Amino acid sequence: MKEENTHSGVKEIARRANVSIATVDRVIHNRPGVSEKTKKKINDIITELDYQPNVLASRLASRKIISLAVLIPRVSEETDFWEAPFRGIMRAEAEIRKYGIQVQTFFFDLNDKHSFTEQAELILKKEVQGILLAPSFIDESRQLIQACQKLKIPVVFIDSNVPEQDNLCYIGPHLFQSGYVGAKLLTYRLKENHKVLVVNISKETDNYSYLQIEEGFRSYFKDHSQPCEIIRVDIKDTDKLSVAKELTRVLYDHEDIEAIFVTNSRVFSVASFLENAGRKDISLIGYDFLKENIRFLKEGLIDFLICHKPEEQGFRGLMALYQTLVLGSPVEKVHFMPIDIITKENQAFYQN
Amino acid sequence: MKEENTHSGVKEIARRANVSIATVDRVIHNRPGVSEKTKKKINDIITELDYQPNVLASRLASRKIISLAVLIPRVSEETDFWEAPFRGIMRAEAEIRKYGIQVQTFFFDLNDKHSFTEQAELILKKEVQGILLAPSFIDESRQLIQACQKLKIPVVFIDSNVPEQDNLCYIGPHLFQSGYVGAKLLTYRLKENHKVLVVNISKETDNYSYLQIEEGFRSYFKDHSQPCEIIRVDIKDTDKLSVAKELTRVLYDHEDIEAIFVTNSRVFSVASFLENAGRKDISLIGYDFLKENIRFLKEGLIDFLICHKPEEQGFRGLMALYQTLVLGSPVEKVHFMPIDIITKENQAFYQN
DNA sequence: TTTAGTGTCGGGTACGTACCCGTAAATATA
DNA sequence: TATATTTACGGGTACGTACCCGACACTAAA
Repeated sequence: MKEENTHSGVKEIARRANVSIATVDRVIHNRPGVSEKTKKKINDIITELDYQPNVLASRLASRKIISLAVLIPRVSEETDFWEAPFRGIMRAEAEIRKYGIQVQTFFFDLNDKHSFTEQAELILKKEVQGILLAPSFIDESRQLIQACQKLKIPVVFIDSNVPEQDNLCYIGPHLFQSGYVGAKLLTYRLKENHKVLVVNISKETDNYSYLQIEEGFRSYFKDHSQPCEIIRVDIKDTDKLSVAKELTRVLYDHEDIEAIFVTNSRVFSVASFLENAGRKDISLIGYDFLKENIRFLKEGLIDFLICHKPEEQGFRGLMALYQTLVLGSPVEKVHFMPIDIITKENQAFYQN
Repeated sequence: MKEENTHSGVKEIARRANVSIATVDRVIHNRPGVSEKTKKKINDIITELDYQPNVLASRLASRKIISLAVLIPRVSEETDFWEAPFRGIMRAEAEIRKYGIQVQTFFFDLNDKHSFTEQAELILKKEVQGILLAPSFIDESRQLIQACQKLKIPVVFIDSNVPEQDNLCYIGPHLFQSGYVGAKLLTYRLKENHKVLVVNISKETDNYSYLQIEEGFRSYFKDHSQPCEIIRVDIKDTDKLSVAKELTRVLYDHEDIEAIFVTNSRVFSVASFLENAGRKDISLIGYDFLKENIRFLKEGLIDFLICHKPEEQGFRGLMALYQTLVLGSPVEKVHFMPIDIITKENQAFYQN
């Protein structure tokens, strides 16, 4: 039963091929200076032995440090959503730092496209070997990605995807299905008239993510042929006062609204409004495991939160770069996060 | 901006303390042969520099292999629940193998306490340095744990806990709260009379886990003072025929049952019965992301599945041992898994 | 005083890989 | 043919830590 760990390394390969370790090393790293004949012989032996390089020794011996860049939104005073991915990024960094990998994080302002471009240029100057990116601004992201493509720098997207763009992989939600789940959850609370309100609170005009969510949301009612009237309202000013004003107006125009679906993490401002307006009868669903949202969830003003594991997105994003650059193993192109349902009852144990 | 990676290792410590590397090493590993005076001097420098040993180099230099044992139920033809933890265990093993850690997995039969004891004794003979355990049989587990305590072998529990027992940590669900969530989900489907059935399908008589779940389940109704009649039935024979027979009887006795809550993963056999009996009007909630359960979830016979990330339990369980034995860093004593809610709509992206 | 023992410590090698540098042979050029 | 250049390869050292094998000083016993 004592299986000897006959872990054969480069030494064994060199012995079998009657060459030196250095030559084997050259073949492994595709460096020049080896005749075709010896190269083939060594490659055959590598295949035969199913040689797996020792990552520990490899990273220990290689003195060069790999440096990665992260470009994500700054945590604003309005919403602390990006705290979670950042936590995941730091966790991943701590794990791969010992392999000689350095991570530099750059922040941009979600209300300022220019800051994105600025930081992106800074990153390109740093000559990093990989980038983790939250492509919140589509056009600006495209520019950065194209620059990276020329420099052969792999880019990983988190949180939202940029369609038809060459990247290493996307790690984030399936937004359409997420909206679909939202609709389903909403129906648990619907009583009679089936009049629901979709609220999008965002400064961004061309909000691609929002459209996908709403599409999924509407699809659910279509698929189930529910006689459901869907009102929608766009709120461009994200402060609570503006939100309250808009909502007051909408609820006045449509007094029989039963439920509200908020397409992003700003559901807390709607909850706050409902609380003040004394409209606890209206069901409310929104996104993300934020402190403020959890508070309203506990108080019963929010019925469900949907969440896509933002921390894990950050973690996995960096790990994907590590996997490519250090281990050289392939990464799946699209990794959809689970669509988690959070209620008052299970929130205590949720893992962001 | 160029922060020099002044990563000071043992060499730097030795230089500062005017001793050799070997002496520093002796202090770090608490080995004898160092005078109190030098020991203190070195320890002070270690603290001052906040020395973090290089795991790579450490594991590379240390030729001794750490071996761990895993004791979990065998995947039976009745339920493939334990496939998931096993997957997580293998994933963790692949990750820590490069650090010279060997994992041996032992399986026992959930219907045979004797097989548990047998395998436990086998493990003790192997002289492993750590054990990952699914303590399905409480008394038998206690015996094993006490033996480990004497040998100073850390033990990690997954899936279920053994109360008042000294272990390294527990990684698994908060069963009470899980039942509580189950009750909440059930109420979404309840219409008028509020008569629900709790079904426990299990060969084990002293099922401690089950009791906790049911307690949580009942608590929900108590907390919300719902006028809810809860019928319960224990089914000791787990084959589909016996389940069908029992359920037929219960549904005959109580013809106005609106919903069924199954306390474990065998909800598929109830779903199968309801399908055959043409009782799609009854709501059904149960546990675990099994293939068969997913099938019924998709077909609409099961309304909700609750799941506690079994794969991650296995993964984290092994990693906890790694953390203790290799990194020497502390592990939190209890790590509750999230109580995930799975519906037809979000099941496609669930991560077990 | 010699000898054996004990308490402290340093030198040196190994782990598996990366990569610099040197060299001999083969080939090209004068 | 002599010299320069290229090709193909080996020797050796380093990465940061673990640990074996001694060396040396000092004390206690003979």
